[in-house]
Amino acid sequence: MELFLDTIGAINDATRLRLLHFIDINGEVCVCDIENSFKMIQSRVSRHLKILKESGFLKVDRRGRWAYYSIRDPLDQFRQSILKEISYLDMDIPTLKKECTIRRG
Amino acid sequence: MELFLDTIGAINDATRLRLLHFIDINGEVCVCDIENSFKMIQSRVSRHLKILKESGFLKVDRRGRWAYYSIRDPLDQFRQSILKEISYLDMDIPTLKKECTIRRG
DNA sequence: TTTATATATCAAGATATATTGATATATAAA
DNA sequence: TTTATATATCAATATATCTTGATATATAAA
Repeated sequence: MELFLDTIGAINDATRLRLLHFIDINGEVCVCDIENSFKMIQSRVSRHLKILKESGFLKVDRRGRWAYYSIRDPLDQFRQSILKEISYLDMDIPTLKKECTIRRG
Repeated sequence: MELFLDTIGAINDATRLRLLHFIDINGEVCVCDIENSFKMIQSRVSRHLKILKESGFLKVDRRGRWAYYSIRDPLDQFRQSILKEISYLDMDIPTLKKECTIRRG
């Protein structure tokens, strides 16, 4: 029940729907990529990613000073069906901008 | 996007999850059945049912002085998958009590 | 080491949602 | 008609969530 409400609560927010779909489309991205692409302040991005992670949609991989977020894999049927439903929505999703100060491979 | 958030918002509440599952199990019930079964005040029940109706989960059939709520049929795949997921949850669901003042068939 | 970058978290204010009690409306029984 | 029942809705309060700006921590470059 609590985990279910965490899962539902995580997608009950327009910002997080956009972030989730953005990551679904682009694969692994770091927090500063999202900051730049969405033009959102860092604390806001970080908080939303945390909620998406703790509700089972995302995983993090910390490499160097960056935290790379991507869709958790494997993903259970229910969350998959949610991602599919989100993909049908008419949302304004920015293109990925890789403008973090120092270039990476 | 708005309809999706309405749908998600509707199930982002423990009370509505219980009501929805209760109706899923028992079929058509009226507001006073729910009041009696859940021991909740009428305005609260009525408000939650409205939210579940407007988000596409329930339909109402008004007969006489009663409003009978039931799962909307046909129900799309996504809402069906949500109902299925809710059915797996460990929730405290009361038994249906038909104690409205005047008996019906 | 010092400094800058990347990220996380906290506290405060703003916004949204839930609960209650009161009131309105409609139907049916007396 | 009058009265009671069933339901819906409103206004006030309580509670939860979001956003921002400030601060903390960790890594890496200078």
